[in-house]
Amino acid sequence: MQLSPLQQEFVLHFGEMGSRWGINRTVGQIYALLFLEAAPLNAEQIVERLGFSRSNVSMGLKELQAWNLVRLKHLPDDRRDYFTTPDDLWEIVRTLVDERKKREIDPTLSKLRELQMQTPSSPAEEHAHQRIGELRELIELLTGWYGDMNRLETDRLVQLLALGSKLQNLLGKAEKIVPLSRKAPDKAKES
Amino acid sequence: MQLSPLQQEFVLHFGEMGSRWGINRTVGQIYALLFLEAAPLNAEQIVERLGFSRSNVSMGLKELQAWNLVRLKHLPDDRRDYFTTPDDLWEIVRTLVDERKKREIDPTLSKLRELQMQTPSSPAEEHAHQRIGELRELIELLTGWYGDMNRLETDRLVQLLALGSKLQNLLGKAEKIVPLSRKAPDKAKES
DNA sequence: TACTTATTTCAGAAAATACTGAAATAACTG
DNA sequence: CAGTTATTTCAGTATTTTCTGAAATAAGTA
Repeated sequence: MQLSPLQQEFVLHFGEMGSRWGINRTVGQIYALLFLEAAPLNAEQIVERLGFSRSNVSMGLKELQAWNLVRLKHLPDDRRDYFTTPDDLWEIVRTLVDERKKREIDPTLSKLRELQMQTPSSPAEEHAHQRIGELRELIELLTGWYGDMNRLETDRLVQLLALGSKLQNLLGKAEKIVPLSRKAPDKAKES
Repeated sequence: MQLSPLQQEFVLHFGEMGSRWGINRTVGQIYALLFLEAAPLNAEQIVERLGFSRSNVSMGLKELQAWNLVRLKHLPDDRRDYFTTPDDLWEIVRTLVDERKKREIDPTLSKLRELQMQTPSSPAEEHAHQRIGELRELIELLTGWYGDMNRLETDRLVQLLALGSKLQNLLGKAEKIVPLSRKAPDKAKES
């Protein structure tokens, strides 16, 4: 591996981290490398820098393309494929989350809904049914919220995230103008 | 595997899903099983239901304990360990996120900060340095926000999530009372 | 067309991970 | 203490995943 120490450490770290997720080390390292490079790289250059076999790099790039995480570029008078990561980090984050949602959350949600169609036929099944319903609701809440956030422009999103806990206070104030809840405005246990 | 069809499908699905994350199939299935059961189970019961070897179940439970995802219970006059998942799903979600953060995000953040200490010594390193900084900032923003959210009581959190896109409008209104940004002292009128 | 270059596919090798049974440990009981 | 039961450890085996080199495909060029 012929990289500057900075690059090398970064690449190794993300290879390692990647493998804790479903992503394999090779793919993680390739992505980390592309992420740091100013200019697009072709497969051969990745081979040189990371020391994997050509075919391994080819498969890794294919995987990254399937995840929609790299952009394919072409240079004039050069028919090799060059790869980069998007300049905008938020675009990367959005893609990552979108793809994981598509691959993991959505199928799970379908499965849960499907399972909930079955009518429970014993106390044990009754409880399981109940539990599955709770899980489905929670996931629906989260994905619904994510959909809303995803629709925001990045600037707005960042603004909102930066607000963080201050939101609480703000909401309290806003509530005086536009009530948040339709349920009885109880003064129960709130301070 | 001797489970009702409902349980079985659920357990298999989560075994499958688990293995897309770093979690192995066995562990995923054990957790799914415990999640559905009304009462705590001991290791032997898990063996009966899932058909893994006793030692495999032992290791799986150990893993789940390390992730802080199961609760250990004891029945009177029975010295076997019984396991459950928390009744409150939000507790599970919080634990999952906390643990992943601790294992993946926090070390990454340290690494990025450490790498940023190095002074870049070439144009390529300069660019890499820059890129690492951007990534660090983004992660800091997200973890900061997460910390804020995590501090909220579940009721409040759910309320906030359910608001979703409505937040936008609300913020517009709130901004008139408490300016969100210091940079843009626009014509917001103080009430 | 034949030749060159870029990329992909894929069967098998290598490496990593998961799983098991047997033995060890631990924690109680009489 | 010896005996019983619950749990863990661990070396070896089985399974899965990753990686490679060689061959196939694809896409140009002369």
